Amino acid sequence: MLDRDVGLDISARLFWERGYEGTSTADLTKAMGINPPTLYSTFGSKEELYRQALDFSIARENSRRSKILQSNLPVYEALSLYLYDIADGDTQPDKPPGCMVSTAVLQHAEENVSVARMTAALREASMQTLKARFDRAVVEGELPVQTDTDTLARFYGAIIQGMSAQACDGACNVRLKRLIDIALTAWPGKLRSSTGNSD
Amino acid sequence: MLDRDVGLDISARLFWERGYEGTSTADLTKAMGINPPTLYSTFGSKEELYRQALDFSIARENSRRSKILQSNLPVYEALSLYLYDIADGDTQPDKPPGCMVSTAVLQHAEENVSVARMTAALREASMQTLKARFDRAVVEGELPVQTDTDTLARFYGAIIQGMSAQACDGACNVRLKRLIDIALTAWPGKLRSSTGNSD
DNA sequence: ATATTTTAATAGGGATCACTATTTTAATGG
DNA sequence: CCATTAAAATAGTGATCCCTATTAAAATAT
Repeated sequence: MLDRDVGLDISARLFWERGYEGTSTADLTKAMGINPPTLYSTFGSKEELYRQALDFSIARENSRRSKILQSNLPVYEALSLYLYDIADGDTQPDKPPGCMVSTAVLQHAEENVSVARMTAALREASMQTLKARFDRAVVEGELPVQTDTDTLARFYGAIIQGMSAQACDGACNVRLKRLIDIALTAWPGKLRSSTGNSD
Repeated sequence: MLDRDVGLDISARLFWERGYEGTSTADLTKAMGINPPTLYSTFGSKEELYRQALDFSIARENSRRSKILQSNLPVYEALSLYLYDIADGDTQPDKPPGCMVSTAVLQHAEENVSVARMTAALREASMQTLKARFDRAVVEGELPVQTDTDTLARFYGAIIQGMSAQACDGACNVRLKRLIDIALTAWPGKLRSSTGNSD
């Protein structure tokens, strides 16, 4: 018999490493140690399984990250910790590199439009979460009222996506964090040294 | 008969939109108006065709972009124009969104490792080009000698990758350029307004 | 015009794709 | 112990994957 959460965990890992189109149902059933009919009776279809595996994984990470973001830390501190946590997630030694959502299903066959739309919606949601935190910072006087919080969120969203891509290409933890340190110097009103060197 | 360059252009466009794994040889032969044996006699294999289509496309864009970068404009100006040019490339109305290289083959099936490695090498090369320009800026006194040019290049590389991802998700030209404007405020020694709003 | 070479099209090979109908096994109930 | 239900495995669906052997057409040569 198959424990549902164990199956989702195994599936998520496969999808994470190989992408939606790069993972076959044969890969999935083999890794879960089940037969094809069990996959379909338990999860519905490959697309449904992907959806559930993403939800499952996001739920696990989200509690810690949203705790960081929704804490009453100063917004700049919260953002820093948030980004560092993502850099750590991109480079876990026992997990596939990169982020499961940030750089998933960007290019895709016509038949997988719905899967692409779903992952895009997840990315948009996470940027809206970031924007909401920045809006709160405006309300609380931590950011100037005229701040373009939407663009600011999309800027750090781009950093998150870039980190995921570079992690996929083999970048290590400290390299990503050096990159974050530069991105943080773009924070509105931040004074910076003239070097750009974090050492 | 098939003109080689026309075939590469058509292939590049398909790979660009659907990715390597999302594009089948049947898609390619149909779009080029040829039969399968012609594809293999002309290009060798699907992987070889992808390689050649990438080279073909890169060669076309590279002359303009490397001209911007290697000009004797101040490095900050050159970088700005370079990034804007990429934003334009990510959002051409008659072309697929995003960049053909920046966010390609990040996740992949085991059997496509070599394709992934090739695209990763192209990304690394373009970041090295950026780093080389920054190193020149250090030599010419435009950047402090202690500048971490490698991280700076990878930071703007991340911006380029993030822009490509967001373009794939439907972001328009001006949205990407607003994002660039924030990224440019991270330039070493740059003073910024306290707003983050480019209007 | 016939023979030869070159080029293109058809047809198909072996494997794998996502997914199921059917059978077999196992568990439960009387 | 047998009948019935529930679970799991086998086997196989048609479609599509990348790629080629073979046949048909066209171009060149004698």
